[in-house]
Amino acid sequence: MKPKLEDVAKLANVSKTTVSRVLNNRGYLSQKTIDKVNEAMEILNYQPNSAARQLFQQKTEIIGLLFPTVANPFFGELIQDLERKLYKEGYKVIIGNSMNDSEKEEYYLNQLLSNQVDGLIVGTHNRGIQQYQKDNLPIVAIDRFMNTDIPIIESNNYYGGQIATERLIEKGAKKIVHTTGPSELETPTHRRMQAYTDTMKKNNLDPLIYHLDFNISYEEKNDIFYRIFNENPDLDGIFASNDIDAIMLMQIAVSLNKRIPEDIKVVGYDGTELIRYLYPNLTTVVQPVKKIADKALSVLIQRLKEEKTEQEYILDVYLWEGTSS
Amino acid sequence: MKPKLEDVAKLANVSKTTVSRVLNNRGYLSQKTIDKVNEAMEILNYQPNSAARQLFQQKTEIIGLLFPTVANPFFGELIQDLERKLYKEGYKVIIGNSMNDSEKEEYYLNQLLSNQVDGLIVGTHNRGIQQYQKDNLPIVAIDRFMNTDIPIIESNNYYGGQIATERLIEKGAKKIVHTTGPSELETPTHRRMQAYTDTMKKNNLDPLIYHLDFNISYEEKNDIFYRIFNENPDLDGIFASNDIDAIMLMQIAVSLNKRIPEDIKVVGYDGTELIRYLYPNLTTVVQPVKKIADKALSVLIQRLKEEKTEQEYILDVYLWEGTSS
DNA sequence: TTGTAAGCGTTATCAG
DNA sequence: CTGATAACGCTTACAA
Repeated sequence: MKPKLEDVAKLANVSKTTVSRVLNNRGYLSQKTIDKVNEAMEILNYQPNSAARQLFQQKTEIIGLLFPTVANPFFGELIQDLERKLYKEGYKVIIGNSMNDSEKEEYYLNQLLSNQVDGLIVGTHNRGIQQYQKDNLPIVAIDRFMNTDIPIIESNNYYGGQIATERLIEKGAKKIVHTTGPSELETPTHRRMQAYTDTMKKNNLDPLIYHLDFNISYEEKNDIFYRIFNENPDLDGIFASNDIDAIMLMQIAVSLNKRIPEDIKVVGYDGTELIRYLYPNLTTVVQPVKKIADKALSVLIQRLKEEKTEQEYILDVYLWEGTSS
Repeated sequence: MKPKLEDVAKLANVSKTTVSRVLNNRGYLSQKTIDKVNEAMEILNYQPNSAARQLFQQKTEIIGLLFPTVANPFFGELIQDLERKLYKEGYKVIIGNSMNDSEKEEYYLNQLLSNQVDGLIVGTHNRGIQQYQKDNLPIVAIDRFMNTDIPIIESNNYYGGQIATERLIEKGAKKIVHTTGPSELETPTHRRMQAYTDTMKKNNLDPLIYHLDFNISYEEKNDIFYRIFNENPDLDGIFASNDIDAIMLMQIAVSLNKRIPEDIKVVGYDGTELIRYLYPNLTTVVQPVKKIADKALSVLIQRLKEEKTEQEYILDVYLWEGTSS
């Protein structure tokens, strides 16, 4: 059906080898032959079969990206940036959104590791991943703790949690709630939570933490957030583990006739470009998305070249000072 | 390096054929052989080589997704949903974010059409795509006009533009600005723009349109938006072609001490779940993201099965009535 | 400067 | 129930 090298060769009256040479600009070729072959390719609308190429070359020029979701602006911007940079380096990306579903994560891992990708950038907390790195497929982890020798790029989560909590306390909040991910998982949010707890205690305040499942709907989340206000009528501070949650909580606070920041002070986390333009008033801890992407890419490329890399890279965060606290 | 079928075969003292059979559950096999082979696979940590499989089977189980960006919530949610549904059908996705850069689009098309994908869902307005469908690779377009026989899934853009404009007029706005994409490109926003223009004229109002390039930064966009206010001090209505722009414009309006909706009424477009939770007050035209994804998928699957499909599918939109107008 | 032939790792056919 | 062999489409030694 689809034309192959051989068809081009026949039409141009040359051998497959010659066509291949033209295709890849390799070896000596007369201009006449080159033109002839190119013409034949044009006519047949020839596209090389990449499976065949991959089989021979043992590489795909594809990098797998494994993240929980693409719909959250933090991951959205990160993935966007990674894709752009990988494109510039000649790679395409295959994306798996695990939604923190470990079955799905495992499926993707198995698929992607079947020689489908030349490397992997993971932003999920998959444990099963450990068994695979033996095959020395280059892998880089973003913002996820995994006790293997996979290099990790992360922002300073403890410091982020600390400045967020301190900000609220400085501004006079006493009853401060922290919302975060599920407690069972080893995610970077744990360090933020730890920093929150430490900072609260240091200031003789009681930590109050709400754990939310990752993959609940906006609607369910909304319900839980309402409950937080109901259960804590004297609430005057919120440190949310991401900006979406922070803003949703603010919306609810406003609908309950609370004033921000007078009655309730809020700090979010992530500080994506999108949110900084949509909600410039939100005080939030800004993660350096572009730098994270840069670093992940450069480390991955080092690994692809079989160069040695560090085990951990920690990038700075800073506080975007809005008026929400 | 990596173990292959042959290595497993040797270790298990059987032929490659047998191993392949075990791998694919095909044909009659004694339990003893099955166990033996599985054990050998375990030991070697064997992963089948997908390039070889693809070469033989002539398919990849990969669908290409070609969209302008993943960082905008509309595309983010759409892509998220497509990925989830495709995963359920056994497909992986390869993503290209063209950023409306036609060179990049073409590169991706060439790559993806080299037998790298079994099908394509495009949300970019690529013209070059026309030449390819000859190879009858199944393609579905989302919300993009392309005068070929590629099936198109879109929401009712004209109606959306109409109800948005009517809303503003009903609420008393007279000097209404519409922001939209570049004028050269044939995008769905054109129909919204056309509806805006028609509706304005029908009400004896002057249309006033600002065209914005797709791939400008938030910063540049912000500057342009400020200019809109400077150039139109008597502005009292805004119909933005997406919610991000609508909200950015609202932020600026507020910073200029305009009240919303008293001084300026605003209507956005897209109505993603994210925005409806973050900015429930924004009046906006809601596109049925999930239905679009559903339809795109089912049409693509029909095409994959070589079944006939309609040429165009138009889905309903509705107005989310916030307090911004 | 061009061509022949072997091989990449898998699967299907056909024979036993 | 199991095995030898050809084929998928391409690239690269090696030969001419």
